[in-house]
Amino acid sequence: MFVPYSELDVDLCVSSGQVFRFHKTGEGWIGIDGSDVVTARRVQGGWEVSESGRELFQLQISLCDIERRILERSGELAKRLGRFRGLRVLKQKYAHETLFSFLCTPNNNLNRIVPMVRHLGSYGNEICDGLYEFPSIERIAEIPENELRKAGFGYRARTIPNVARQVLARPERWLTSLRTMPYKEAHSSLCEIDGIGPKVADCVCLVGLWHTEAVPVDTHLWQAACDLYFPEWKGKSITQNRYDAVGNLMREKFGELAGWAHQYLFYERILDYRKGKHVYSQT
DNA sequence: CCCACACCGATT
DNA sequence: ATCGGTGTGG
Repeated sequence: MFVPYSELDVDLCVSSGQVFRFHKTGEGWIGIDGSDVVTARRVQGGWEVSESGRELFQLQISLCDIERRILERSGELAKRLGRFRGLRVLKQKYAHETLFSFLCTPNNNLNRIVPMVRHLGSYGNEICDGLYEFPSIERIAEIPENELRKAGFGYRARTIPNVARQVLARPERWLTSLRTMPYKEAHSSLCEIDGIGPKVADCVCLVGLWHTEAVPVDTHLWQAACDLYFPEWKGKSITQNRYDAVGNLMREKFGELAGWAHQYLFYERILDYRKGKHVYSQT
């Protein structure tokens, strides 16, 4: 299906830290959602996206409409909406892929996260050349710690299979059942698992459980929030209370679109961060 | 309730 | 020393 640039920027979507297993091709991107191959290629005026990408990119939702609703609630994001037009919240089919992907992210950077998530993916069925369906929770639970350590997972080599075992100890379909309960309940249920903190839980809520009001507060969003809303907290650390305050304020301002709104603030910081590092390394 | 620290490992 | 957190301890 054809989607105009004003509605979709695949480059932004797949490099915004929501998914980690998309590969650049000559004309666009290829990746997996659930058991489906998703492709996107640049065409005149926009993107040609495979039918399988409709759900991942939420193409049935009008981005124009989302932008309008965000601006109606609060105008301060206007310039970011323009700067990052086409950025969308993604909606992954396998909640466990979202969960175990984001368990690779704490205290980490994209240069390590991407190979780590790809490594996890390689335990799944190969769908087509070099593209793997994400492995089952059962499969992840039985990966030996030293195997992941050898692959550079560090201490996450222990926590990842450990989280898998804790999920398996819960009722069948526990993780996906969190999709149909209120955001707050889903979030606190996730946090009960040893190894899942509030930040990872919010990432899973947003991308894997489709709770659009989830606001993951990492150091980048934290800084953006301090600049915009909590100047008195600049330079301070993120405590449990401040974490909640940021998310709650975003939800107060943007309602069920808080997760979408957060994405623009987050991406802006990430860009500045990457740019800063680049400039620094050139000097 | 807030802060300090360890944890892996790549980069500064 | 710093980092796209989390768990533990004071």
